[in-house]
Amino acid sequence: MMMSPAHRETVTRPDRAPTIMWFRDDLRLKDNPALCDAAARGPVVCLYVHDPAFPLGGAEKWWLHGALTALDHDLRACGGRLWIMAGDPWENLSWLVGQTGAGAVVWNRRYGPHARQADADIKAALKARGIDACSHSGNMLHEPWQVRTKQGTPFRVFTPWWRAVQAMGAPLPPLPAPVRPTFAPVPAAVADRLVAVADLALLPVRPDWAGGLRGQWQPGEAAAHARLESFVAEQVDGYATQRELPAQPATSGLSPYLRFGHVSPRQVWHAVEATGKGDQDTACFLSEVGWRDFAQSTLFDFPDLSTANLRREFDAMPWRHDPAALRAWQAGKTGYPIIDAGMRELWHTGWMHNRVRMIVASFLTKHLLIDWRAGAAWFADTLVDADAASNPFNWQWVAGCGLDAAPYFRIFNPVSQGEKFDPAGEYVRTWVPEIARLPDKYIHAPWKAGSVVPAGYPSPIVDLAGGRARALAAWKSL
DNA sequence: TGAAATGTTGGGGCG
DNA sequence: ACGCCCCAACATTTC
Repeated sequence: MMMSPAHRETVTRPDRAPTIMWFRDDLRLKDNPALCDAAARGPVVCLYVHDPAFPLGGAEKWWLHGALTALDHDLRACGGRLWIMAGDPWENLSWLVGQTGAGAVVWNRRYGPHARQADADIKAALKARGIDACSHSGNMLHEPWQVRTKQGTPFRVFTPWWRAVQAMGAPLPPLPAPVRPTFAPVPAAVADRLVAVADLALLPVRPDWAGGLRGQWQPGEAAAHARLESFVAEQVDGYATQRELPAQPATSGLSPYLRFGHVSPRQVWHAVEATGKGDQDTACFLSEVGWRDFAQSTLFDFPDLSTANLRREFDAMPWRHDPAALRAWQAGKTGYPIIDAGMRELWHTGWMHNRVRMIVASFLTKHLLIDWRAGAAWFADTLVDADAASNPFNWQWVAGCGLDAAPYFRIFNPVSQGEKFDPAGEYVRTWVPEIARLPDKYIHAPWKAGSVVPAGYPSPIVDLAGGRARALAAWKSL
């Protein structure tokens, strides 16, 4: 008796050529268009390639260890596993295609110049070998080329770009995780070449500085959704006003989960919309998600975002070479409490409140007149949410050399910013305990307290008025 | 998604 | 009663 086509499809599935799902910055099972594509084609190989051409910061490495562990765990829960390899992606992929007889490789797109070039080369090389290669949209609300001005050019200013995005209506609804996917077996020759997460040596040893990160973060898709759901249920009310206060747990904390793709921006968008609130708080939060997409789009359209001033007149900025000042900033020993609190929060937890990021970035690029790229490099090494687009984009925004940037002369005064956004000194006292006993009136300006200032807390490394005047003079010279 | 300098106004103390 | 000064409070301009 002949089997029906549908029945034959079902029983022959495991014999079909597998599809390689190449995970990169999309370490999730839900709302993963490439993974859904792979699962719909037949047996799946879930692959991660640790690629030395994309060096990670220390905090990112720590996160990635947990992220890969979680993804492998989630895959094993549905009968699969994560195949981890190290080295050049094309070398590994081409070898793996040969070993598994894979008929296709699929992935979700990246938007940085190096990543796009690598992906385009691999796609061409696969197709030249008769292997199907398919890229998907999984990491943005809309692809960069879908949001254009009437002239078809990239937007250069956030607000009209965001209006255009909103006029497009809802982004695609999130996909569920693949239902009962089949997984390709691991050939013996491949098993010998796969590595364990631990073999990637992502965790710090001697010293193990990651205690603060472990205390604060749980990488992985499950933790991402737990955080998203509790934020939407309990914290989004009041977000518009409370988010500016670093002592309040008012922000979403989703940035590293978005960075590694444990959750997609489209999932975030729909989770917020599903509340039906549509008020100022949800609009404010969604616009922050919008800034993330705008940074990705800017990187797509201006590929040298991370290395070159988008406003080229800043090429003549007389940045100072001052390693001692840079080290003091990095270590949180500038003598300005709000700066030092932020830099220590960063070092300890791999994260810093956004308001404080702006203040410390303004201080570095203006009062210290140090190149924003030095600040971006430090953030890239220490942030768990370090993002190839958002990090340089935000530095250029603060430094004034971005497209839609804050004007250079907008110089944050770390004392008045501290008094405005941490009025009771709660944030400073958490991260700069040696001055915790100072009264509120001196908590943001300890040098005014005279002999009461605890020994060991540094005097200000730069005079605010003098640093400000120097920055303005440098900017006027452009 | 500033800060500081400068300008203006108006109430109150005081000769 | 009046003018004058002082200065806080607010507004505008400049960087």
